[in-house]
Amino acid sequence: MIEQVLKVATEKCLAELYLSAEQNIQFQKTRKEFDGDITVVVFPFLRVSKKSPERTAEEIGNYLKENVAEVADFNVVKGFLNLCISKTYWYSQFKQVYSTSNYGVVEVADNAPTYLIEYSSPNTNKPLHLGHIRNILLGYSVAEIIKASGKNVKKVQIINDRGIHICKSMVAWQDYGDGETPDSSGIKGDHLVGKYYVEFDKYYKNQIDELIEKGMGKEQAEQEAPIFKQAKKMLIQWEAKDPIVMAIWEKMNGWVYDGFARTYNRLGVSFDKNYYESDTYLLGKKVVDIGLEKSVFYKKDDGSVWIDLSDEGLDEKIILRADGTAVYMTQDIGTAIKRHEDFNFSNMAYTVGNEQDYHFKVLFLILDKLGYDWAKNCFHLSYGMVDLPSGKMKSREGAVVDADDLIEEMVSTAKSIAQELGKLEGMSDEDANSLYETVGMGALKYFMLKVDSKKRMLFNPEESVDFNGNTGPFIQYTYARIQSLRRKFTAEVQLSDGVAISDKEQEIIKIITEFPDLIQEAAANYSPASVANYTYDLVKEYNNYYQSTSILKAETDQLIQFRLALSLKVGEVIKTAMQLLGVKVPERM
RNA sequence: GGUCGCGUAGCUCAGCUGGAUAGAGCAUCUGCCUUCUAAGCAGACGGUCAUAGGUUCGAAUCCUAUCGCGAUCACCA
Repeated sequence: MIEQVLKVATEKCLAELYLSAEQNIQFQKTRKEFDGDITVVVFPFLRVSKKSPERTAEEIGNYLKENVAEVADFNVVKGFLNLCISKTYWYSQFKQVYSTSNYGVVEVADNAPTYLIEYSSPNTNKPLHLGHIRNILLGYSVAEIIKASGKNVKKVQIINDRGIHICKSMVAWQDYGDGETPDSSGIKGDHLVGKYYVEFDKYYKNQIDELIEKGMGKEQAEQEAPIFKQAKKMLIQWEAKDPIVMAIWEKMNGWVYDGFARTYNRLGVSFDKNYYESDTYLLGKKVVDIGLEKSVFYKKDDGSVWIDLSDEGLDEKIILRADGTAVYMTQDIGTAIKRHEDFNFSNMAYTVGNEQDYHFKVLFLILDKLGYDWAKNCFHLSYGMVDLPSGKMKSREGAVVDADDLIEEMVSTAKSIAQELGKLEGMSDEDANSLYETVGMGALKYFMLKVDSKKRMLFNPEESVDFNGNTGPFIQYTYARIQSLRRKFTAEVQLSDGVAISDKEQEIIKIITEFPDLIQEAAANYSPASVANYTYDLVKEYNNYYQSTSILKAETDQLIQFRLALSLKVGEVIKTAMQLLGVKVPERM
């Protein structure tokens, strides 16, 4: 790339003019307000040049102009040396880019390292909600970005399918459900099970109130409520593999999985392997023995097992209860090791909310202490909570935004806006419906992904259904418009040499040229937000260009062809970028 | 209390390993549809980058302290 050429030349220049051995010379994009393409800040060189900033910049500029073919001209503003790169260079860049297919995406080689990405990981007692949507979209797009940078990616989730919470739904369904099923009620499976989870809570509260009225203390009442005791009994029966309980458990979880599958499908995401906590909750116990052997863990008098992390500035952490049962941490250790046995991954990322930052810090540390060398390649893809205008989301208080409801709302909003604008006349119902889906989902996905993942974000269900500005539909719209070029100008685009390019066109070429770097960079810091904001910049620039020029104006054939080719290439990059984010782009809107 | 994260325009957010006059969108106001799709474009208005110090040629960015918000520090998951 040009920067490498400039770097070498500048180093040579400094050596010749000032006898300096400067190595780390930084280049940056020239700001829009100034002439030029690439800027060198000369302040750091004053020490060796012993001249004014202007003089120094002038001297370096002259040297580069004379010795580097690509440098057409330069100008100096205070200590900033702005280099103008020749149009010939940009044109040749474009020709190179134009001949590349699947632009910016690296093929996955057979021996590519495996990256395991965990995301979603729901409980089976209630449907997915807004928080899951952020998780799922983040995890999925990170997987796509890493895959595009040439890694072998495997997507997994761990489903929390056991424990007291699912027993609550089961008890409520058994006692009050009257045999209701998704088929008989028409309710989506996960919502049906969620309904009985809420029912349980209702009956539970009533029973607590009754007991308190009879003079029982609150805490005791919570323990003594018959329906709660029933749930606890069911959990014990489940652990003993009681056939009746297992049958209900399997049936109700099956409903939930059907429901989740429909939501995942609509979001366009998938998994290579599911892990179930009912399989993994006993894992990790054997690790306890290994840890004790290596003296990483120690046993207290009551029989419980601990690890002391106070040397690392953390606390003591329990690994095994005195009664010999595993805790969350133990399971996670066991599951991580199991996954490494299954996939032999080089890296693993967990997409989990930032309230578990501490947990993962400890987890990775323990794995490291146990001697697993891959522990240092484990990454917690941490993300902030999604707030609603009404305040924090609390599942108990019913203020959650249900994932399916939200998706439906986005799609129906897309529909009403499209109809209001009269965009879709002459389109079949089937095509129109699929477009509403694409646009509505595009709005939702882009909205969630453009915000830096580690930040807390605000989601306003009404205002966020926005189709103007920095949004998915705006980008989709630009792509669709570019596609109409392809339809209207059917002639083959044959690029020839010597086409003059305008400054605007040059701007777009510059952005396109950066795209492969962007994928690598985004993959390195797990950031869909950078892809999203970049895409918006490109689209904005294109719209700018589009407004300032007209391909239909009579110009030389060559120029028309070049502009057409440029547009199509912009479209391709937009499409690639949106694919990384998991957003579909429509052919027309 | 310890630890971690955040604080940028009225609102929602960008701002890369320190660089030039801190940027978008929404909202408000003004123009623009015989030239590829106006889900658009151009322009105006709007800022003491939480506060106070420090580091240096130069700080929204790095360091320290303070304030505010949040998370976490469970034999819960």
